[in-house]
Amino acid sequence: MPDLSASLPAAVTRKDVARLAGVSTAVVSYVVNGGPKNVAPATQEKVRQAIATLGYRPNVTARALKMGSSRILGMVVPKITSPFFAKLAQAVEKAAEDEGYAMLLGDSRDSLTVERHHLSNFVDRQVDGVFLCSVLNHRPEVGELERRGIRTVLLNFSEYPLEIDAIGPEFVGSSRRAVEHLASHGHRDIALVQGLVTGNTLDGREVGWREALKGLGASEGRIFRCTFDRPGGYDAGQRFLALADRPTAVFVTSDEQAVGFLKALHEAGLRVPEDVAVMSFDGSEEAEFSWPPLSTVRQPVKQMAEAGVRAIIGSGRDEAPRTQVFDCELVLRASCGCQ
Amino acid sequence: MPDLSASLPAAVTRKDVARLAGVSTAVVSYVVNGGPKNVAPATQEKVRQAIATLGYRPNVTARALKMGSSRILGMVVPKITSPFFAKLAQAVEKAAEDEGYAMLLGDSRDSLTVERHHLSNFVDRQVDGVFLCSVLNHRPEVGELERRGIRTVLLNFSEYPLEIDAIGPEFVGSSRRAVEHLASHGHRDIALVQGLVTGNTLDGREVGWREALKGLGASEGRIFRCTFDRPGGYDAGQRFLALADRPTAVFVTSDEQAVGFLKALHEAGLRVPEDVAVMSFDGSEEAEFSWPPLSTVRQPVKQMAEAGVRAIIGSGRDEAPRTQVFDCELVLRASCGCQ
DNA sequence: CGTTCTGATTGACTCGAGTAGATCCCGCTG
DNA sequence: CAGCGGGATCTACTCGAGTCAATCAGAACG
Repeated sequence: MPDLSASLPAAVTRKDVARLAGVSTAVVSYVVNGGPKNVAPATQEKVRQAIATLGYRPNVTARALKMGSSRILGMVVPKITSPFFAKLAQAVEKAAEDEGYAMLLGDSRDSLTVERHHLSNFVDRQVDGVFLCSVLNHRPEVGELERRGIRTVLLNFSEYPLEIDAIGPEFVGSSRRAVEHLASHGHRDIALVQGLVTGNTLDGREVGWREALKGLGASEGRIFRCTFDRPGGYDAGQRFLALADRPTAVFVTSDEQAVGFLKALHEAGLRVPEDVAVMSFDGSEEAEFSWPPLSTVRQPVKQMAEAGVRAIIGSGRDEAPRTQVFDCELVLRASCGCQ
Repeated sequence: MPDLSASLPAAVTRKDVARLAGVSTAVVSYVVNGGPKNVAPATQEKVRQAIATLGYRPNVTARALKMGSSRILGMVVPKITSPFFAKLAQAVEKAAEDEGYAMLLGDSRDSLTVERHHLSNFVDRQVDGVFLCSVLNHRPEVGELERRGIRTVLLNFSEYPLEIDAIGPEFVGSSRRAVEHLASHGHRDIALVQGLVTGNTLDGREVGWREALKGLGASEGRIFRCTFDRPGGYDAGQRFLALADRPTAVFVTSDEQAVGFLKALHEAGLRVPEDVAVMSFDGSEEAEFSWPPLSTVRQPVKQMAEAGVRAIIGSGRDEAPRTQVFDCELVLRASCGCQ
């Protein structure tokens, strides 16, 4: 049927519906929200009819003002172009959507200043909760959020318990298992390509790698520190190649970095896994389609996102924040020597 | 200095500020917004002081209700995990942020139903504008948005002028140049890996490819249709490999697909570019770090995002919508035979 | 037939900020 | 000194929806 409504922003309000249905505005609300008072079936029908003919849609802004809840969640990521954070953002958005929430995305572009800006902006916009993937790997500054009573969940963090909710993979143990797997292929000199973390704590992946080496009785491994992205991994690869006595295997703290690292190896004509075996962390699609396909530690992104949404919208105001740690799965492909 | 404010959501309102400053609420508004009426310098100072001591932040929701503008833009992408859309989303978010707007992200996960859901949701949330990367490649259903006066910009679309704003790369000419470049390396049998488009129009990349082949007087090329992602490209690669008389070069409609295609070639032991030369479209970081590095058509993402924001917030209500087409740049790397 | 009870409905106030229109105060002019 | 102009300020209404207290209509009962 042809659309006959006006071309200007036709603002159909509760009042219009009430008038057409011949009831008061309160009744319209009761029908729309199914409460808090009952409405006689016949009246309900009249109201529904009016809503349908007018094409009434409640004004979410007005509701938000009245209820003090915007039904919007905010998410801050260091870089949405990182395959892992993209996957995480997708999962969070889906989980939020399933609960009727929309998601504001803030990309901090690896800058703490921008991260702070986004958080402060989210406060102003009265989001109901925030997912924070901080550029810091220690407790970020979320005082303002807490003060306003905005439930905040730290994602990709699980190092130690904090006074706020945190969700992350089991960094230490998963990394240890990854390194041990490399060792199972006969490697003893296993290096670490470690992303730079701006914080005073040790990254769990580094801890796991150390533990594994110690457990193997292997010599102390070498570390290549670089940024958490493809160019960083490439740069680490260059430094790796410059070594006279190269390690035979490498554990890389993210798929992205591993892809850059692989590029450096390819350029030098080294074969993977024959000359250098590689394992990485995250489990993004990127790892599956690199060459050779990367063995990696897969984070249960979907579960983490759902747990995050639950922590924000499903928990009472006074419920104590907690840190939830998720087990990861070793995905074995060609780069470590499997297959 | 220590924070002494209450731990409960301290809702400091305009009223509190007015009381402390000893003025009316209207004056507070005038000071905060710099108008529409003047306030005596001395009074301004008092108000500013009160705002500072109370830590007052205007309630954006209330303002949105009154003004009918949320200062939020919505963006819908088919898949945020696609490197190209991630880059685009990042650029749009940045451009929006620079203008004081926040961005709601909706991931439609390649589903038209979900896309519609997001759009309808954005309408309810009274966003001030929408960026739409539709899963359709023809005019999507944005009637509702238009009816509510929400300015909408179609991104990644430039095939033909529409009654709504559209922004996209110069698909046809850029693709023609890419294919001609492959030809310049001596190739005559150049295949196309074409993403599936749900619409009745021809994809500009396909048109450009055809034009180039015709211009070269080459025989009609072969087409491998597949989904617009890595697995799709891989699948196309499998079909390509099954051919008895394989083309010597391939033009792929996205970096993502090209990465999947490369994987198939690698598995079969074919060398790139010696056995098969490859060029793709988009210009994401993914292309730079694949092996071999992919020659690609780089879209000017930043400029397109900025133009998009301008189209939404900088244009008058009655300004006629227009299609803006952006020139792309050929980035030549190893996969085509350069270097 | 009057009273009481109960469920349906309504009027009116609220959320917090924008702003028009009314008011106030001061200094200047005739 | 009355009258006027004009800037500063305040009062009060508005945006659209949620919901409580009050009201109303009708049924049930004595």
